[in-house]
Amino acid sequence: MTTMGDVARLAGVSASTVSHVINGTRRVDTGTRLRVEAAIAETGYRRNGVARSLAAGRTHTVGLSISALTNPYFGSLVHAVERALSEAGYVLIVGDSHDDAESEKRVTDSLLDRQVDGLIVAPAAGSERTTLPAIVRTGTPLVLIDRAVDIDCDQVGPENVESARALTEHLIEHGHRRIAVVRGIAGISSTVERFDGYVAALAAHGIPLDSDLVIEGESSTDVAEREVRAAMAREHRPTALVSMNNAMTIGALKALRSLDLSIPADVAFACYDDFEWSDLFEPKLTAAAQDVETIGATAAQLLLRRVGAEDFAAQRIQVPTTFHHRNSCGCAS
Amino acid sequence: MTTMGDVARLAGVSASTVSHVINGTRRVDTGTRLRVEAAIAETGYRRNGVARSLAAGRTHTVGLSISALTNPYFGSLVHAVERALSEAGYVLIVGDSHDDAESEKRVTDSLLDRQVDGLIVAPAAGSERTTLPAIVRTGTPLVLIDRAVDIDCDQVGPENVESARALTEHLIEHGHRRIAVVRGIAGISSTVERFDGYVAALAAHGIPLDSDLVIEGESSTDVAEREVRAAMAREHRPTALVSMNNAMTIGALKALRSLDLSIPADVAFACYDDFEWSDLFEPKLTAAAQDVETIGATAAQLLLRRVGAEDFAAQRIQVPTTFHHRNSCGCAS
DNA sequence: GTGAAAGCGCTAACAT
DNA sequence: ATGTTAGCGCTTTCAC
Repeated sequence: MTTMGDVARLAGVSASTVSHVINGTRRVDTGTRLRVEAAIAETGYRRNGVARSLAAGRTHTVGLSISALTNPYFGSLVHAVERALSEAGYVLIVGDSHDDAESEKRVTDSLLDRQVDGLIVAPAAGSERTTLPAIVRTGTPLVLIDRAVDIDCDQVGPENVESARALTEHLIEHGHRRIAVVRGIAGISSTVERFDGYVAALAAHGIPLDSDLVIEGESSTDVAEREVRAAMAREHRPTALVSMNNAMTIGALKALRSLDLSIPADVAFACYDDFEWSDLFEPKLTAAAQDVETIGATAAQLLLRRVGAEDFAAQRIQVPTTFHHRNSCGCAS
Repeated sequence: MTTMGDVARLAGVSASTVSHVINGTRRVDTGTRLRVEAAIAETGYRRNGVARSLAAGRTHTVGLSISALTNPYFGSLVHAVERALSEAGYVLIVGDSHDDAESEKRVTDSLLDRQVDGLIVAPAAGSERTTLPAIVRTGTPLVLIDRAVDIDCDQVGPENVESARALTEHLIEHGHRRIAVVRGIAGISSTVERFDGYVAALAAHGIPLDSDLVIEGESSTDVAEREVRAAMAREHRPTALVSMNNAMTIGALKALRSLDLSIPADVAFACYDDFEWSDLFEPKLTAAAQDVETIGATAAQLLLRRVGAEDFAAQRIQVPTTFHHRNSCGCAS
């Protein structure tokens, strides 16, 4: 393996000079630079980022702890973050917490050990008890993504309340009064806020909240399917359904299909989270789409800003969703 | 920031001893160990992975260059790789090449600079000309994933020929003779091999290859949609369609829908690559599903093996797909 | 415009 | 069982 010293010797200069031509950190005589560049080319020298990081005290590396990489939604998020970071010359180290506080702690510890310059975390449930405080204690710049947590740091996520309210209200406007909601996993902000939106819409229209219509899908497709099937099998069943995240939607649709209920004739349907196949489905799905690209890019920017200079007030950014009026709600094509 | 020296001083031992208790690299008297551990707890010491890597000559880090993270298929792949690696105490650094040889080069260069212990690459088209040879030259362990390339290194991907043949043949068995194929992007092994499978099926049944039935989707949903629509608008249109990857399938389905053609009555349909929503679609999609988990895990294992000890013969592993007989092909429920 | 030299925080061979 | 010491390959003051 060839080092900077080898290059220096070959070019007849000091290692210091080689370092400066590589990094452009000070004026170097053109002739000298050329000799150094020639030596680099000849030796096939490649700088050692680890040594560089140790000496410079920065790694140009950002860690991302994601709660479930198998969720296509998070795939796009990682993509957006990665793009913004790489444009700024940073690389991304990812860890998957499997939505479990304990493995999340392991993931972020390992990231911190590796001296990441900053951390982006999609918090798992329970994260605020151990993981997050531990990170804050290290002083490493931190941005939370996707889910809000009651802690003082930058946070970026989708708008929830108003979006869920709009979905629900849209169903109400179609004349529905018995609207069931399929909630995601308990204990996280998005579930709570989206449910709040649902409740607000009912309240605004004088419809009492009926606990029989609140379906706990626990953010598992299978659970959602089972519970929706149960709810739809009961007498006096709901005439409409709002699903609060993509896993819930898949579960709900499976249930409706297995019951041979047609959408929107038997039950109208609207969902939070959009799919690539939303207008392939029959009927096309009415959905509130998150702007994942913006969420990811914003998180990266917030973080980078903090990595550069310290101390801003923490920001909470809610990225608006886009309401796609399609047909599952009962609207005509 | 507290270093090992600080801990050592506090515990009244040498840095060397601290290192050994942390890494368990040699016997340490219980009393001493306890004092060191207390000092670690008291100072909140956290080891510096960068310094550690520099001194030890290994980073316990693996780089992954993926061609398009937005593709849900790759999201699962990253997930599988990440899991296998983290179980072995490695972390994953991801870069997205956007399926472009040039940015792939940048990504892998940056990974190599960071002294990754190994590299997993889902090669972009053209990768074999620049990127791959450059990696091989460094001697860094390398595993190719997803697509095969004519180069001597470990490779893991899905089985293509036989799977595509089976899909096509299944359509033939349903009585179809005019079967169109929607191909992915040119110049990569999976496109070639899957097409070979299609051709083989036709040949085996004495059906001549008709170039009018070969649709170039270029791995872009939009292109696929446009081209399929054009093909279906022509007179004497195909009675069946095989789609060769998930993006092609979405494009093809959009085209059929916009033409108001019903599946399988007007055209029978089968696709390579499965979806989470395959049996939500009406009719349920007949598909050959890749075993992404196995592909990812295998790649990680192959790499780790090579990181440990050197020099095995390169292996090429093809992971079989699973044929899901559903209804879009014309089979009954 | 260039070089010498002092670390960055750790590991590991060598002593004791 | 523990300490000493010499690096790992680079950045960066400081001096010329």
